[in-house]
Amino acid sequence: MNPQSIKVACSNCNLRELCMPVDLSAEDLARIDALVGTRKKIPKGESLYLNGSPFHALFAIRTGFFKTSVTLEDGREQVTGFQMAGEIMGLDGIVSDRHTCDALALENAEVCVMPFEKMEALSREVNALQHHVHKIMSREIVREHGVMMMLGSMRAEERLAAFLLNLTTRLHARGFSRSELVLRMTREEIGSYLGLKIETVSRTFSKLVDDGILEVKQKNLRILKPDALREIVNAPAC
Amino acid sequence: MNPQSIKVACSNCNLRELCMPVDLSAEDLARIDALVGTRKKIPKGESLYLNGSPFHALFAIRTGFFKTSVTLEDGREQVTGFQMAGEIMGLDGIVSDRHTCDALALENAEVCVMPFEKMEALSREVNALQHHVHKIMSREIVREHGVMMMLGSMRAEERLAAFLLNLTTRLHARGFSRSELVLRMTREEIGSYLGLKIETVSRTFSKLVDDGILEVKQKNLRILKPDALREIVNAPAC
DNA sequence: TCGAGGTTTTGAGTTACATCAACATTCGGT
DNA sequence: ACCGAATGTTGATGTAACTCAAAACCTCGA
Repeated sequence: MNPQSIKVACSNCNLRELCMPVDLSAEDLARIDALVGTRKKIPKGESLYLNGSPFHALFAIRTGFFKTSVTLEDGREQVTGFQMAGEIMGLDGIVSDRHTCDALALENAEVCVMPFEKMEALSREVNALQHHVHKIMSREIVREHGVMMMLGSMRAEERLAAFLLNLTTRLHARGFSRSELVLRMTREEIGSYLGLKIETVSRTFSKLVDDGILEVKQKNLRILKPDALREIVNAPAC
Repeated sequence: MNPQSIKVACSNCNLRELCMPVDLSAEDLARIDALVGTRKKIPKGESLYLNGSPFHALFAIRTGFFKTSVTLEDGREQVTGFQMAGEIMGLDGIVSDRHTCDALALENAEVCVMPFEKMEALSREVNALQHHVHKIMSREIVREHGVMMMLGSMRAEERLAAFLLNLTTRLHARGFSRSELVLRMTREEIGSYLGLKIETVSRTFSKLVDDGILEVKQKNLRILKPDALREIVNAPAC
């Protein structure tokens, strides 16, 4: 067993508890190691998949940061999500055997390629994996409900606050600070995700800075008053 | 075998091709009949499930019409979807074993209750069912991408046009007219779904009527120029 | 049949966000 | 290290959608 092969196994991956079921027997764990056929590196700015490209696998992010987006015929782009280490991408492709959105690396990234046929086969034998796949998809559905709430019912400041809280929560689950973060996406991409124009995003950041809630230095953010952010999210217009 | 039990079987259900895989062997079809434990009637105005209630089953709509919605602490409601015969509800509950949205019947309805444990067990044995479940969840994710696009990037008239086209497409797949439909939801519920206030929904309807695209008599709609609706959706601001 | 409550429409005025524009800053390639 | 392009900020102005208000209309139970 060479060092290379050690590194590829889920059983040795520090992200395992994020993308795989936690309650696996040693035996099942060994079988799940076989899921990840290959690893793939995606340089910053390149795509993991594009709308229309054939679906054959799900991807678990090992390192890096992605955005997914759908595009209207006239070119309007809607960012549908940002994905980070331990999260699963590609679920949109299952229904039609083609991907229906674009997935772009916002920084150099590496993903584990999990051929979906293999996943389905193994799911039939490892109940925990089967249920895990269902939960991952359900979680994505619930996440999108939250986005719909944000886009349909919240004002700009609420949307940005919700976005920042969501980011820090996910980063904290990965061992990062709860209060400091580095944005991997541009203001424009944030705006697209939040249904706002870049100027509004910029102004809303500035307002949060003025209110002493946030420190902004470029893409580096420091949250000074997380509670104030939380208040903004669930306290309405005022 | 009494008439009642004939009626309960998926194998005899005229909605089967909507909620079940199509390429089943006779044997598999028989096994899938066992999925639907019970039927449940939900009178208009009552809930199929509520946010926080325990998840134990998915529901296939036999008759009737539902809305699903999430609610913010301050009472703001966001309608996340409208569901009709042949569609599957309850996917949001899988991830946490609790439902995370409300499902309300907009008219008297009847659903097939499919205990999720049974579904998982049978999915392990019937590959077509397994893949079907995955496709249903993937389809919901993709649908929500479309809603995000609508809420984040479209103007009021585009949103309403997209909404009407989506409704008629789904109704047509169920054998209804492509041009005439009866709305099951209020203007307010449409507004919530589209991220618009009721007055804006009403005004936008009126504009489509003025433009000769639509006839509106209460909740009865007749689409006079479906192509004009399609143009509105993918032609931008103008 | 009536009337009370809910729903929808329309008008007038307001506002949150978009647009347009100018400038500042950062990034990436040579 | 430099320079052009991309990205971000801020101000002035515009507008689509919101809010408030009133009236029309429908529903349904007594």
